[in-house]
Amino acid sequence: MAEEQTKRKLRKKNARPKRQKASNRVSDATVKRLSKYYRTLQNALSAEKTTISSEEIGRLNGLTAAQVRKDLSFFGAFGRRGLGYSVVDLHRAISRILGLHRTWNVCLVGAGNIGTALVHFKQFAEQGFLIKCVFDSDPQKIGKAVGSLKVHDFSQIKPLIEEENIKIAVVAVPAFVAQKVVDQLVDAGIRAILNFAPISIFVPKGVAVRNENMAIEIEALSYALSSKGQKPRQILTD
Amino acid sequence: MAEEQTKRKLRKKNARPKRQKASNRVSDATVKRLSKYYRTLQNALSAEKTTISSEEIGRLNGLTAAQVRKDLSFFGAFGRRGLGYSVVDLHRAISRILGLHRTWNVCLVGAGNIGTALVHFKQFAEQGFLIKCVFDSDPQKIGKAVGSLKVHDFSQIKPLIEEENIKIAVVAVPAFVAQKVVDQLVDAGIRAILNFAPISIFVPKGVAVRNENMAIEIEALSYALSSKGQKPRQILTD
DNA sequence: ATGTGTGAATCGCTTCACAGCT
DNA sequence: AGCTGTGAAGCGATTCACACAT
Repeated sequence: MAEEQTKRKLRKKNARPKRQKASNRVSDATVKRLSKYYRTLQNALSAEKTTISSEEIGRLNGLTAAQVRKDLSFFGAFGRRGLGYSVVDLHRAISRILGLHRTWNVCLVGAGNIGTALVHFKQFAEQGFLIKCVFDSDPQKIGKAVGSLKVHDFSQIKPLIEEENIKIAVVAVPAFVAQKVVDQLVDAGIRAILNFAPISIFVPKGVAVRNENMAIEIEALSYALSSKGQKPRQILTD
Repeated sequence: MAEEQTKRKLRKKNARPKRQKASNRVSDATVKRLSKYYRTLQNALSAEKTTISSEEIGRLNGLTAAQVRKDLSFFGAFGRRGLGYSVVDLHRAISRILGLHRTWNVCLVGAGNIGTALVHFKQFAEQGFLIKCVFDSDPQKIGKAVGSLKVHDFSQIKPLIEEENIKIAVVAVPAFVAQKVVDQLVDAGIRAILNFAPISIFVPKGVAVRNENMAIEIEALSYALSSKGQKPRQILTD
């Protein structure tokens, strides 16, 4: 789930008893890999493969076979020893796990540069994520069309997402309004947010957040190039 | 003494996947957080704050103060005990660490829907990542303009990136050609790749890759909504 | 009194290795 | 034989807790 959940960090002075953290939840990393396996299986289906091994799934994704088997084992036993996995069955199983066996209505907040691109982003629709409405608060944009959708006033969010039964929102607004927008989304009934604003957003427990921060990723590349052959931990203080 | 050391490993597994002897490398997670701290400090600068504590940096990013201090400690001692960090100094220090004190020329491969949006994506330019040329292999796109840039034939990649001294490429092409494109980019001298194609790509050691996979992120939201209140690890086996 | 810097303890993810099924 | 499913080991990342600096 989200890395930006609201976190209550209590000062635990004398933690004598070992606190049972109840960490039987599946890790975030596992869920992301499941998405990769899912895509691998889609490709295997297209290639009319009937059977696939954990080794092959791993190789195609740069992972070990053990990792693949362990990930799947959190949800059940889908393979057959000595044979591998049925492509069709595993594909269906993962689609159920990820909730991709159905469609999800989605709304987009922010009809700017990124938002507009996302309306035309085919992969969302292909996996069943259907952008049903677009919101903005700029009067110049409200009423205009983005793709085949009309831009609505953000203040109309509540009735419109109720009407379309929307639980997932894509947020592509400037950083300085992101938290305010998110608060209103949660208040309107949104339960999951894909955040493109380059800032940490906070949501109540029970709401999921994923961040898509392109600036961070390219900065990691800059770091990789800058630190080539250097040892970290050198003194840079001036 | 124990005799077990002479035991032979008959099981010599062919461990093909990444054998990265991690050692004293700074973790990826640390680098990504550094980017967040950097943005936090930019905001603090705008707000004309002079000093900031690890507690505040952490709170603004949903992290513990200890995490912030530990991350920074990999690179040096930037703070002053009892006082916190100088906003200006820490900002400059992190920009040096991440390589953001300079500009980077970047090329974009794939003038489709996403690629076009990225040309107009302000955050890249603001952090010094300048898209200098755009490539595609579709004859219908070559020669046309994307923003203020002309789309070049991908086969011209080598001379053009040499001329502009480009080491970073943004790849926004369909999955089925992504690996081929990446191979040619590496061959042409690219050392860092931001990959938007929804597939794992493989590069030689010494080349950095970051993946930006929006479908994976939204699928994680679908999972979060689907698995609400359910226990994973339910018994499906007999 | 305040808040950093950092070993030590802890947590949790990944990999190993093998039992067990086909 | 071939390959999965899974406890246990291994190990990297996070958190704790406190000495130390201002």
